[in-house]
Amino acid sequence: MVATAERGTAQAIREEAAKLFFERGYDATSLRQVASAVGLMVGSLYNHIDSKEHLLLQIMGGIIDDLLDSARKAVMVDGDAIDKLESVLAAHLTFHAERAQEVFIGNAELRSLSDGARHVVIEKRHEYELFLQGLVEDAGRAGLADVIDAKIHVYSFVAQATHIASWFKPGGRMNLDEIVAIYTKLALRELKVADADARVDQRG
Amino acid sequence: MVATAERGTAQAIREEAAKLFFERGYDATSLRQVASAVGLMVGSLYNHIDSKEHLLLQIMGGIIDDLLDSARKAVMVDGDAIDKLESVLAAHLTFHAERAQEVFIGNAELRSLSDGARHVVIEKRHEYELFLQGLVEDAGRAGLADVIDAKIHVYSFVAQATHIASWFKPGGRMNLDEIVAIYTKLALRELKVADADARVDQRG
DNA sequence: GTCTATATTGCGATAGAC
DNA sequence: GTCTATCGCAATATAGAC
Repeated sequence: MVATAERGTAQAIREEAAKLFFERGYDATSLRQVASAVGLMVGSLYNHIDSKEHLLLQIMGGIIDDLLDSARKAVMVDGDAIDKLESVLAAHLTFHAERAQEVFIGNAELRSLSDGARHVVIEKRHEYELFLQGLVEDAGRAGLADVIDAKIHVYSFVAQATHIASWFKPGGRMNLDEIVAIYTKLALRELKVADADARVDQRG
Repeated sequence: MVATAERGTAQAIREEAAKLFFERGYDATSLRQVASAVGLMVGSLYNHIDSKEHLLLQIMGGIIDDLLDSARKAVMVDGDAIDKLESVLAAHLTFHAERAQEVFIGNAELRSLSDGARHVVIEKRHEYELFLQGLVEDAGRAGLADVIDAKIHVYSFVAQATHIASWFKPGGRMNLDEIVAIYTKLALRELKVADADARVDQRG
């Protein structure tokens, strides 16, 4: 695809690189392929990027911050601990589906980052997991959820959303709202929340 | 590590390659690193392997067959549809934890295979998923499970086990039996199986 | 079966003309 | 900001001596 004036060459490079990194992986993607997708020669890329790794970092960089922002916004909903958890889970699942390619890259290419950059990303992920864990513990303390192990419940939410990011494409058998509703029910069922299905159906 | 007479050079190459592919990824691992781990020079590897991709194929090749075998053996347990599902889930989770490195490689490096080999692997995964889906549907028809969507329930089981394979290491906070018990409870809870926790605790 | 040496290819990155 | 041309390097894979 050729860069248009609307999105700018640098942005076009990031988007095409994200597509290719998603499809083939970071190491298996050459900058010559990225350049070709944008409609440039290799050398011209370096007018817009510092290096290949920096390009990956740009792509991976914002996504966890965006995820945390989305969760902190979702938790501000009115209601009890389950209402808050439901709201955050819906945001969590929606985010992973809508930004599936970046999420997938963020998980698969952690190994491709140098040590410093990788630890920054891991630290942010941990912060996000602790945020979710707090919501699970709140629900347990309030007597609204039967918590087996808060960390494992969070792992479960993360695993489900990560998996969705690996297969979700718009226009499939179910639309995004249906998928979010089903997985939210699964999450509440895992916590033995009373009337889990009905709560989600009411909310949707 | 140097090859010992006990395991043979070819086997040592596969094991060391699996470790490196797991840690760094297939593309980021050079055959020089593999050779060095085994205690050989690069050229000598070719007395034992055909090519780098064939080495990957050898590593990925057997694992899905082994997984299917494990499931077909587990389903032969006596009992109702939930007993069978429980048994298969326990085998499923145990397998993913015990062979975490190969499982992780099998998922992460699908993209690194050429078209033909990749489709063989994908077809076998689909066969495995259909097997699990049948068990979920059986439990639903028997009135023992409240099935929302059989395919999504299977995706959930796959997602959880795949995630476990990315973090499980022996000697952590929980032992394998505890982890399997918790995740089996989560799975039965997702299906609203009556007395889910008690069933698992009895079984263990 | 191991080694050293090398063929060949493709990579990321740079230089300089336009 | 684009292009062509090229540098320096590391990759997979092979050849041939021991």
